[in-house]
Amino acid sequence: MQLAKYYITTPIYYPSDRLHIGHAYTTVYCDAVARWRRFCGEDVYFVTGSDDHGQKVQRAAEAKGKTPKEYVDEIVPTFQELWRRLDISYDDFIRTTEERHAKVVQEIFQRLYDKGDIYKGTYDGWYCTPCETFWIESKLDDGNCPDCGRPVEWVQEESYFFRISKYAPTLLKHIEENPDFIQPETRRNEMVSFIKSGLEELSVSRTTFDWGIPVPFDPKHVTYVWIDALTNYITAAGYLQDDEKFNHWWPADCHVVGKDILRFHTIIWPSILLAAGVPLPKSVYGHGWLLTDTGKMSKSKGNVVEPNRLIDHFGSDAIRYFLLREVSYGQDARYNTQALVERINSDLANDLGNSLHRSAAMLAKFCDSVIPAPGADTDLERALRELAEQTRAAVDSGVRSMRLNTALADLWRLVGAVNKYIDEAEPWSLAKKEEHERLGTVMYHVFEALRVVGLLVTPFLPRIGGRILEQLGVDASTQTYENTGWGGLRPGTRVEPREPVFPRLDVEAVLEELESENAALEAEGDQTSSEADSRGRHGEGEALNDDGGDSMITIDDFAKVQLKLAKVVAAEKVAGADRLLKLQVDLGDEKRQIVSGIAQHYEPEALVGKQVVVVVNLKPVKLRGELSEGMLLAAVDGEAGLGLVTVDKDLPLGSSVQ
RNA sequence: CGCGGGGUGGAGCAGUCUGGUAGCUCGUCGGGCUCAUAACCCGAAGGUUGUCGGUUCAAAUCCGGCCCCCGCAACCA
Repeated sequence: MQLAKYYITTPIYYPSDRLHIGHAYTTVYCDAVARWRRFCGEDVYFVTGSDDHGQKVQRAAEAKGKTPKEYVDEIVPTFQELWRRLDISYDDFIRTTEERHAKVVQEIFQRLYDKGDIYKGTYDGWYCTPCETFWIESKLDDGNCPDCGRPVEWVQEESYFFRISKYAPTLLKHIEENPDFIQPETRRNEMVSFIKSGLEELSVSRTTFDWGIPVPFDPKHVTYVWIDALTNYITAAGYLQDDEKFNHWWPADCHVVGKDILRFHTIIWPSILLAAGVPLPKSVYGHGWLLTDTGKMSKSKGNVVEPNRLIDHFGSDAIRYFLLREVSYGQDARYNTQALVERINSDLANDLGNSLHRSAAMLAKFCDSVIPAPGADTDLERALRELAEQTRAAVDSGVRSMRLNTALADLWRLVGAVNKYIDEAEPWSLAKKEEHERLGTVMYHVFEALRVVGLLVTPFLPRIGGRILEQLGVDASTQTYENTGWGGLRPGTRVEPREPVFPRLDVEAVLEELESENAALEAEGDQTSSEADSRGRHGEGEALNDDGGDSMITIDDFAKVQLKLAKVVAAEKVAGADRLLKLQVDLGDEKRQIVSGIAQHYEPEALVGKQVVVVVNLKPVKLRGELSEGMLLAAVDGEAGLGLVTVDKDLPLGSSVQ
C-alpha cells in the first residue's frame, strides 16, 4: 500500500540573532504536525535549518575576529541544541553553507539568467551604513535612520534583478484556483491585493559583501537572500541530487511561516519556482505571532523571551503545550509568564496529570493495580466511549486544518470527561459496597479513556505522553492513530501508581524566582554591555554566551551608570516573596525605596545602618507590587553567596561612586 | 483616503462567511466528593458584544459613519 507522504518545513533561521520563543513556536508547531502525521502512518519529511549567509553574519563574525564560517559553526549548534531540548523530530537540518545547496542555488540562478528572467541593473536606495539597512523613503525619520537616528545616504549598487512581475498573472491564477495555497484566508486576500498593486523587480545579488554563494557567471556578485535561502526547500528534498527522492517529496505539502515572511513564501518563492519550471508547494501557512505585554518582541524593546530559560524552569512539554494551546489559527497570541504557569497548572497538572494519578491510586487500592475486565455498560460508559470516538476524529481534523489549538481544546474535553466520569461513577463507593463487577467496569473505562488520551497527546507532548503510555503498559508498536479506537486496553494489565506526570507549580514562587533572575540578568546586562537594551537576554552562560569580542565599553558608557553612596535606614521582607527585601535608603538629599533580591543572604535588621552603593538612574520597576527605584551593588557567586558593596571610610551620603 | 488585523461579563479568547434572545478557559462566590497534585465534580453571580445610525419580524453577525488599539510597508517566527 502506498503511504501518504507529507513534507513540512519551518523557515531556516538566521544565525545573527538568538532564537526566541516565536521561532520556537513555529518549530514546535511543525513538529506536532509532523509527529501527528507519522502517528497516522504517513510518510513524513520534516525539515528545518539555518540561513548561514548574508551581510549581518559577515559583520558579526568580523566583530569577533572570526571568519563567517567559524561564526555560524558556533551559532548553528545552539539552534540544534534548542531543538533537541524541545524534542523537535526533524528529519533533516539544512544549512545554506552546505555543498548540496550551493549547487542548487547556482543552477537556479543560471537557469533564470539563461531564460532572460534575470538581468543586470542598478540597485539604489537610502542606506544606513552603521545599521547596514536599506530604508524606503516613507519610513525615514526626518531623513534619518528610524532605528539609530543617524543620517542615511543614497547609495547605488550594481545588482542582478529577477523579473518577478512577469509571473504575477500566473501566480494570481494559481492562488485563485488553489484556495488552500495561502492560509489563512485573510492572509491570502492580503497577498492577492499586494500582487495586484504591482510587483517591483527583485534584487537578487549583492556586491557589498561576499559571504554568500557566488553568482556562477559573475563572481564579484553573491546571490542575495531570496534565491539563496528560499531554495533550501528543494535542496532538502533532493533537487539536483537524487531525482527519486525529489520526485517523492516535492512539492512540499506545507511551508509553515510567521505572518511577517508570508509574502516571501507566497509571492517571491513561487515566482522563482515558476521561472525555474519547478512545481509550486501545495500550501503555505502564515501563523500569528506571540506578543508580549509590551507588544511585538524585538531586540530594541528588550522584551525578547528566551526559550532556554523557560525550558529550564518548566520543561519542554510545558512550553510546547502553552504554545500550541494558546495560539489560535492565524491569530496573534499573548505571552506572559503568569498565563503560562496558570495554563500548565490547570491543564497539565490538575486535569491531565491528576486524572491518571488519582486513577492509579484507586486501581492500587481497589484492584491490586490490575486492570479488571469490564462488565455491563450503563449510559455513563456509553457517553464516555462516544466522546472518546468523537475526540480522536476531532483532533485529527483539527491538526489537518492547521488548528492545533482547537485540537488540544477538544482533546482536553475528553480529559475533563474522565474526571467527571470518575466523580459520577464513584469507584470508592463501589469498592466500599463491594460491587466488584461494576467497579471493574468503571475502572476499565477510566483507564481505557486514559489510554486514548495518552495516545492522542503524545504527538503534542512526547515526554508526558510517553510517560503516560509507559505507565499504562502501552508499548511502542501500538502507538498509532488506529489504536485510538475504543477497546484496546487489555484486562489484566498492571498499572502501578507513580509520581504525577506533571507537578503542580506554585505560581507565586515561580514568578518571584523568574523576577529575581530577570533582575540579575538585567544587572549583568547593564554591566557587561554598552547596548544592553538591544541585546537578547540570555539564560545560562554556556554555549549561548557569545559576549566575547565586542563587550569593551568606553568611559562614556560607564558614565551612564550613576552610582551613589547611600545608607540603609529601614529594611523589611516583602510579603509573599522569599528572596526580596524592601529597603528604604538615604541618599543625603533624598530617600528612596529599593527592592532587592538579597533576602536569602541578609537579615533585614542586619542591614539597617549599612552603607551601600546604589545605581540611582536605573529605570524604576515594580517587584511583587513594590516599587523599586534603584539597585544595590553586590558581589555574587552561585555557591559562596552574596556580599554587598560598601565603602571603607565614612563619606557624606549621596557621594558619587566612580 | 497605503495595506491588514482587532475592540464580546474581572483576564484571555470563540462565535461574524451561512442573522434567530451570547459560548469557552481562567478567576470570584456557594455547594458536593474524599480516589487524587489544596486536586476533581456541580451550581451561581457577572456582558445594553467600542460608538452612532440604517436594513429586518429579528443584528455580535448584514450595510454606512465615527473613535480607539496593534501589525505590515521587500531578509524579525
